[in-house]
Amino acid sequence: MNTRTPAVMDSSISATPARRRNRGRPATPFLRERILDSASLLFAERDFDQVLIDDVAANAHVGKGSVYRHFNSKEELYAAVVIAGFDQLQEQIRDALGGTRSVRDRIATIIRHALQFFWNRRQFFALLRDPKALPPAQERRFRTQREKLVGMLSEVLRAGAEHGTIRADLDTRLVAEAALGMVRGLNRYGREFATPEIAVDTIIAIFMDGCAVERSAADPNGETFEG
Amino acid sequence: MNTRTPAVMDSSISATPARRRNRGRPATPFLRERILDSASLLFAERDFDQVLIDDVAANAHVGKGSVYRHFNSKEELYAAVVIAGFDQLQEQIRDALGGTRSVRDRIATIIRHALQFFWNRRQFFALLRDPKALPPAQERRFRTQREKLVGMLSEVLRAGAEHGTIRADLDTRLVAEAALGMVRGLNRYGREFATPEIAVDTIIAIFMDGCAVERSAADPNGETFEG
Amino acid sequence: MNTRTPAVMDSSISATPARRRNRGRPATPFLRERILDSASLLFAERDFDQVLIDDVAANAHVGKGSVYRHFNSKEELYAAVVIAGFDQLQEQIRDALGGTRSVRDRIATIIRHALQFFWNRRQFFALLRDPKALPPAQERRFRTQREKLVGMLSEVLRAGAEHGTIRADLDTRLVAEAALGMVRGLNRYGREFATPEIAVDTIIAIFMDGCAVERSAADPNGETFEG
Amino acid sequence: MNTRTPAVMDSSISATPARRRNRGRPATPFLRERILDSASLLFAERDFDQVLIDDVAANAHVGKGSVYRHFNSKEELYAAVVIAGFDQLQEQIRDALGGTRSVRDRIATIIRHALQFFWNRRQFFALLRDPKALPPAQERRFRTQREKLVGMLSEVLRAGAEHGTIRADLDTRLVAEAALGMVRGLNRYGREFATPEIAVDTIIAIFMDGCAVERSAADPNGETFEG
DNA sequence: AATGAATGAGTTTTCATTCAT
DNA sequence: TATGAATGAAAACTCATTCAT
Repeated sequence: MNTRTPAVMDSSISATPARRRNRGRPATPFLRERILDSASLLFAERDFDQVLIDDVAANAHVGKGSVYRHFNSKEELYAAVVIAGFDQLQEQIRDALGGTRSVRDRIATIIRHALQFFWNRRQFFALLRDPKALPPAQERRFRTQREKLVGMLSEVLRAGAEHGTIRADLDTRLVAEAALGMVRGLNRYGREFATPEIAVDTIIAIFMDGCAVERSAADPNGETFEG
Repeated sequence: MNTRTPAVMDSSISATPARRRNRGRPATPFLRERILDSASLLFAERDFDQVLIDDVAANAHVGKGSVYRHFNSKEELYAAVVIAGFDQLQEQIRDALGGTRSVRDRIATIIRHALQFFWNRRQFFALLRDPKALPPAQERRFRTQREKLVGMLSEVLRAGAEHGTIRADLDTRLVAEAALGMVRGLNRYGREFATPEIAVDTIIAIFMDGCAVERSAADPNGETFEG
Repeated sequence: MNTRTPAVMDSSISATPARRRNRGRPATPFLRERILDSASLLFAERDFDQVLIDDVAANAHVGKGSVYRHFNSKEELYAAVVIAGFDQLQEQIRDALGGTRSVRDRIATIIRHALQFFWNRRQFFALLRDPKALPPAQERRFRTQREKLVGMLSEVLRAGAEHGTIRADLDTRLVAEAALGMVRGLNRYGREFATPEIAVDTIIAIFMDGCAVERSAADPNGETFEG
Repeated sequence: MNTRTPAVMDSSISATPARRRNRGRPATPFLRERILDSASLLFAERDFDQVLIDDVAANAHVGKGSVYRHFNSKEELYAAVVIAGFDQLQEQIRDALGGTRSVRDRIATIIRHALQFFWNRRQFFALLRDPKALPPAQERRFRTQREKLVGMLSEVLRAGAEHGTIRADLDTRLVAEAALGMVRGLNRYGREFATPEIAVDTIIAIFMDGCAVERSAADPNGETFEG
């Protein structure tokens, strides 16, 4: 597992113009990374409005102006943080998926890594709260990143359904979203009652086998209630 | 030295009789309700900080001062909105629970009503995002209200487990939170792909029976993964 | 000595139109007086901005609207309070002056009454602080009232000078203002160190005889220093 | 679990050497002074509440934010103005006192400088009006500053009494306050009738020798009036 | 006439962003 | 390029005044 990924792979979001070589003062190495790390830390633990650019700069031991040299706005910085985070998470999952054998295992792997990742990043989902506040370009990138994560789970489910391991009567996209919803729910409201490990086990247990002792007769047609 | 007598300390000088009702300008009917409705609408669709008291007032066709006449602060208004909402939801659920026969039905009822309720109140949970922003008294009321909802589901689960209908190897509190997490997940990210009805069916299907075609061998002991 | 003077003698400041007899509901007796007394009390102890119309109304056991029925604005109410106060003080002084025999005694009487009067009305002078904030009509009345007080002392001094008891080399107006300045100074800054009685004695001692043990040689020509 | 290493905690990675001087935008020269001057001017002629930070900023040709960059609050700005003023006045007095020979001269010097100083700072004392409005720390500094001024005069009086030049039957603190009261009185109400020079002469004449042509028989025991 | 509900203009302060070295 | 000083738009809240009975 890659323990330290360069924060952002895709520089199209960067405020700096295409590097002109050998002109003027060279950029201080890692300065962008330091800012991004500082912002990641702060955005992970506080709400968007509670994070001041001053804090980010101070925490990165960097001048405030430098933050704006590298990111056009606070929103863009936030976007970069989240995108980098999702990238990192996806890479972790991809790595871990390599060692799995069964569909069940793959599903559990994705859920486990997602929960572990967000457990210490309580505010990470927050950015998706009010997407209207974001410029459309960032908004699209956000959705894209999130959808890649959903897509990974969705794809595993689809393959499982095809393979006959996973029930085929439900929309895989919705199911994947439901799974991530459980992750988010316990991430936010389960912290006082459970360790992340217990939270993961609970989610996987529900997700795979459900809570009913006996399966619904109507199943797997999904006509489960109001019968 | 001021030898003047305090002018009026005894009300016998007053021309008005003891009855003090119906004096002054009568309260504009439903003014408080209009403010609350306006706030409900705005808080439901926007983030706390994105809702301006000016907007609330304008939207309610009411002076800004009136908002502060009826609610001491923005936080208090927010609290009133949410508490009223939770009260309404709980009442709905309690009513609906009366007509249920089985545990499965009761669970489905709670989930269905919760999802329906929040489907048009996307930002309703936002209030619990940054509890530090709220005065402790409100904070407690919020928690209490939310916990009542979680508690209803939790209690049904506990009864089901006792009764042998629901698996007993999981913490009911966590399971209830996971269910509400799914509700929230599809509420937020399932809107484009599903009707609320389909969302409800999907959640209940997963929650009761899980996604696996065959149940895990280790089940129902819950020690399913990663040894 | 008159212990309870009707608050305002001159009704031209009143907001109520000329009394139309036998039309509509009769005015509640003493309502205006109650408001004025309440305002006197509050303005005497707090700064203008710290006194809320709500406080005045509540303290008078009167509706807020009634305050505005009787006084067009907060400033006007303040003006009425101060004018009434000055009236009262002047009447007291006039009464007391009747029993005096010497110029010296008359001066002492004025100073003593002024200090006693303001000792419990710390904020009374405040209204003269920023006269620009007042409508010109009130402003003129203020000045007039104050000048009447200054005038009383000034007149006694002038008579004394004529009579040969008081030195004639100083402008009586300035001297009178200086005396009132001492009153104000000890009223504000002497409270913690002296009783009003001691304050009065100190002021009179200085005012009549000065602080020097031996009188200035240049005196009474007033060329007292830089010699 | 977050295995990422905290990005930068040691500054050895920094490109900038240890010397951290002269970095960033240099402070606009005299900007703080401009704000202070502007505030001095406005606070001198208007009441605290009548002075808006917007005015201070505009008057100083400075952004409003800059005012808050240099002073944490309106109160602090006020405090700075007054403290600076008192400091200036005291320094003037101390300098001038160096050239004096007699007690009489010293007293005159203090009075003259005080009056001259406040003549163009009409509202300077306003700050002490409602001490409760000020944070306790500032409040204490205010009192301290003012007391230093009173103390200077008080001390001269005490020395004079010891030396036999000044009557010893009065409390020097009260006498000093009375003198400053005269200064304040003529500063406020004598402007239309006298130049500052005449005002000073009048005050000193009264203060040293009193207004009576013949000294009170009871003097200097001070038990002059009303038995 | 008397009342108290309703109103909205006015002010401090914060903090993202710009700018001068 | 990097920095931190300078800026001003934005928003919650108060309270004098108005208004409907």
